[in-house]
Formats: sequence, structure tokens, C-alpha cells
Amino acid sequence: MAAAAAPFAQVMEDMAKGQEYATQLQALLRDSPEAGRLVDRILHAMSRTIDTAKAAAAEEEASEVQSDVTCAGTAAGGKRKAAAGGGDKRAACRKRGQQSSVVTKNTKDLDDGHAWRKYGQKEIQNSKHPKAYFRCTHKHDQQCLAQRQVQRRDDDPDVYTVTYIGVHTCRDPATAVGPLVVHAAAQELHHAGSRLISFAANASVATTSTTTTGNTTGQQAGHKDAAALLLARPLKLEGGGEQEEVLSSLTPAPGPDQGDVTSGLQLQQQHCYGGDLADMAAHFGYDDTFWTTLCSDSITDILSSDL
DNA sequence: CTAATTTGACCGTC
DNA sequence: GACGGTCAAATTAG
Repeated sequence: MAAAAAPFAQVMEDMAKGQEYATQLQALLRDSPEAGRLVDRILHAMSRTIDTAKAAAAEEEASEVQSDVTCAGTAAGGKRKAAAGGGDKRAACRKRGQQSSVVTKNTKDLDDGHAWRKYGQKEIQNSKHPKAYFRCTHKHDQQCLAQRQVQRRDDDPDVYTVTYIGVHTCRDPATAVGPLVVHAAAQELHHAGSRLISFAANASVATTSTTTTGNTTGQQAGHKDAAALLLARPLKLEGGGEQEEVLSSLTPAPGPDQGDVTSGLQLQQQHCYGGDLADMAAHFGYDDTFWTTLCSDSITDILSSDL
């Protein structure tokens, strides 16, 4: 928190350079539509990284935000019926306000590679469609506090407004994509963005199943210098994605049918965090290797999706 | 049988 | 008191 100043400036500087280099690269790759798209996505991701880093830094300064972590566990426990008369303070945690990262995006595809569990649905005033509430499937086993709210738009039923609250701190092997090809590309990015991250050769090697979910923690050596966190899950893009409105990068795929937003997969956002890694990690209760892995995984995914 | 979803009630905030 | 967010029992799906 307090120590984030210097590293933050460095990160911003490096990210800016990365953007510049990527832009140059884009100019050189004009002949290759695919390469162009790829660079475009890199730029997009970096841009968001910067924005998020700024927001995160401002947030940290504004107040020693507690982030949702504070509420972890509080709500649990206590049967509802039984507690009805008594007083369970579960709602006390509701005061999420703007703390922790909140990202909103519009998309047609709800698949973001993460495993979400629906825990509620509400009719919203002035909205034709209900809003669905999701939390990370690993909320309990990994204390992942990420949440997502999905609401179909009134003006365009094909599009969903998805709000991500908090970041995934869970680690799901499933989504980590591999490897090699990407590694080369990652190296490129690494050069461009210099100190952004150190990409270990075996970084983000996934194992196990193939279900949803995604990301995080890893056990590779830490990279204390890496001060940028890329929390992103890559949209697994296949063929031609459609252009999404705001920030998303998107994915094709059929959305849930019917008016309600059902569960299933979701989409994702690229979301970055800037600042001092150690502080950030401590903030969320993880060691910095977590963030480092997260960064490399994210970039890996982003890069691999089109390769 | 286990896990996920549905759904109505509960609770804090505005 | 209305509204939005969350909980958890009941139900459904895998």
C-alpha cells in the first residue's frame, strides 16, 4: 500500500513503452491480419492494464480498503430460517461499495473460462430482465471472492451486461493454457514491456481437467520486481469473434437462451493490477508468486487464443 | 449421490 | 417501505 508509489511509476512507464512497441509492431505486421489482430489484443490488454493499475492505485490511496476479503466467511454459517428471528449479520458484508475491482462490460458470450456458481437472481426495477448473481465456484475451497453479476440488456437482448466484482484468487488448473508457442510470444512481450513480468519457461503449465474455471496461483519462483498484475482470463476465441461493445474482447457462442441468465460459462475481462506486488499479494493474502503467475498465465492465454 | 440451480425469505441501504 | 444483494432449503441435473 504505502510502498506502491515507486514500483507503480515504474510499471506505468514500462507499460507505456510496451504499448508503444506493440504499436510499432502492429505497423510492421500490417500484411498479416492475424498478427495484426493479435497485436491489437495485446494493446488492448495493456491499455486495460494501465487503466486498472491506475484505478487500483487510486483506490489503495483513497482508503485502506478492506476489499471483499474482509467479509470472507462472515456470511457463511447460520441457517437462514433458524437465524430469522435471531440476528445473523450476514448482510453486514454487503457494503461492498466500490471497493475492490469492479469491471463492467457488455458481451454476448457469457463464457469467460471461469467456473461460476449462481447464487441468486433478482428482478430489477426498470429492467425487463432479471439480474443473476454468481460467485466463484471456489469461494469456499479456495476462498476466492470473485463475483459476477449478469443482466440481459433491455435494448439488445442478445447482449449481457456483466459486472465483475473482485478478482479471482482461486487457482484452477483447467484454464491455464499452455505453453510453448505462447512462450515465444510472451518473450516478445517481455522484451517490449521490459520489466512487466518474467516469463518462466514452464510458467503456466496446466494440468488436469478441462472444465471451466481458471487461473491463478502458481508455484513458480517469485519475481519480486514484477509489478504488474494481469488478471485476465483470456477469452477463448475461436474463429471469428464478434466485436463487443465496450471493453470486452469476446467470444462467439450462444448465450443462454430465454430471458434469464443462466449459469454456464462466462466471459471474461482483462484486468490488471498495478502496484507493489508484495503489498498487493499481502492485500489479498497471497504471496507474490501468485500475481506473477497470474500475469504470465493471462498473457499466455491472450496470446495463445489466436495462435 | 453429489453438485448446481432455483427461488422465496431475509437483511442492510437508500 | 422499496430495492438490491445474499442466503439456504428445495429441487433438478449429471
